[in-house]
Amino acid sequence: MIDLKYLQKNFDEASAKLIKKGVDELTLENLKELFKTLKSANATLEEAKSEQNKMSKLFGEYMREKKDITELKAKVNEKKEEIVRLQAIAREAQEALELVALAIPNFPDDSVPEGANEDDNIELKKVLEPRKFDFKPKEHWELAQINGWIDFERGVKLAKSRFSVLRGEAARLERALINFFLDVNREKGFEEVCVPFINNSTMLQGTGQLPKFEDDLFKIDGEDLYLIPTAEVPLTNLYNDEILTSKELPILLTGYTPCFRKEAGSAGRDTRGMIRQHQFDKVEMVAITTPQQSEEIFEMMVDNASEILTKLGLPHRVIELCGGDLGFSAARTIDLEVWLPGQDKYREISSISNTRDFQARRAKIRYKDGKKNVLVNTLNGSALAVGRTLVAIMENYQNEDGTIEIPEVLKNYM
RNA sequence: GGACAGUUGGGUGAGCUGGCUGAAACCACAUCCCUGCUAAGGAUGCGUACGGGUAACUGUACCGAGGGUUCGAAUCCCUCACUGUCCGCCA
Repeated sequence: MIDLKYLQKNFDEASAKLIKKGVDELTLENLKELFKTLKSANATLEEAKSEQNKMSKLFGEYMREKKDITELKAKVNEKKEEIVRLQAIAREAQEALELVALAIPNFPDDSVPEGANEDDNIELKKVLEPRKFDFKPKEHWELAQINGWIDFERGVKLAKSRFSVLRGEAARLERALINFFLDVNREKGFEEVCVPFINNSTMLQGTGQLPKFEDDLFKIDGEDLYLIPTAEVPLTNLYNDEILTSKELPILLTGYTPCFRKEAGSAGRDTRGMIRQHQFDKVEMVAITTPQQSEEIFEMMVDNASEILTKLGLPHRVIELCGGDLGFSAARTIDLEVWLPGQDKYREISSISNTRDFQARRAKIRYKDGKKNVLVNTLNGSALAVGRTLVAIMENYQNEDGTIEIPEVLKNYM
């Protein structure tokens, strides 16, 4: 949730920022009006209540002094009707505002480049030179077939399309990667946590998946529960509605979870292979920081994810997302894209975002700064997406006969 | 899933024969004082959210959530959620 007071006071500046992210000015104009309406509705309501409270307090006095209360009672009853009316108005204003406000994305940082979509993203650097093959590198699904690593058909049978089964060495490699990632993260100071893979709607709203992106989520029938689309949800919301002390910050968390996404709207994209699945494993980093710390921690998280790829010997590049490609909650995002020789392109394998206080405002995560309660900054990033790493290893470490080498650092984990 | 008990501020925990309780007390925390040496003593402050005010301060709401009764509810009633215990079931 954006800071509505800021929007109201610095409307032109705020709308300029949000336009960068593709929000039209009319929506913002509307939002500003709704906020104003709510404020005045609340003011009149509170005034009426104040009067009524004062009158009510008199009853105690009157009773003790044995005075006649019939007149007072009539007056209070009159006020009461007015309050009921004002209450309805205030509530309507509140609901109308929330409907719009919760659907407004975060402000991008000033440093975020202008741009409409991924074509306008900026490559910051490349790490590691892609290997030269003296044969035509295969795509991972061919390799999967040759090695018997991925059983796409039976995954579909068990669930539906976009589900798959890892077998044998691939299953072991998946597990090895998870352990390897968690270990590296822990060495960097992240506390390892193991969390529920199902969260309730309050938490999903806290991190921004709800209410706007409900279609992307798997919901548990008849319950107020959803399968998590990323560990960012449980990790960040670990501190939902809490007031932390400044001493505790920064809080660095890492956790492995499967992630469940409906992938609504990506029909036809990446249908082949396991680049885009309804269920995939991911090791996530989450940081809860003061506003002052968040920049430095952000850099650290990017470096960490990049280092992991480097340790695995996977060529990748670092991409700064432009305003138009930025996610809903993000103020700034850096993507890591790994080289896939079979596909002959770089593909996203990690996305590290600073949401500033956007999620904190929704999730009510604050810390005590002296006497004041201040919203924390929350950051999240993959380190890394496990399934895509597996794909990257398959394609980068393939031999001409389709067999696959295991990266050196993983040998202790297999 | 069934039965009973509970859910109060950062924590422990009173209040629950309805008004003077936004909430005692204790702990934690913050500032100051004393003392001097690492542990203790004293004073004051200290819930959250939103609004008004330069500020002191002040208004409204919140005692698990949502409804209801009442002029007035932490206190009474209803529904739901959660926690605990016993039973059932089970990794």
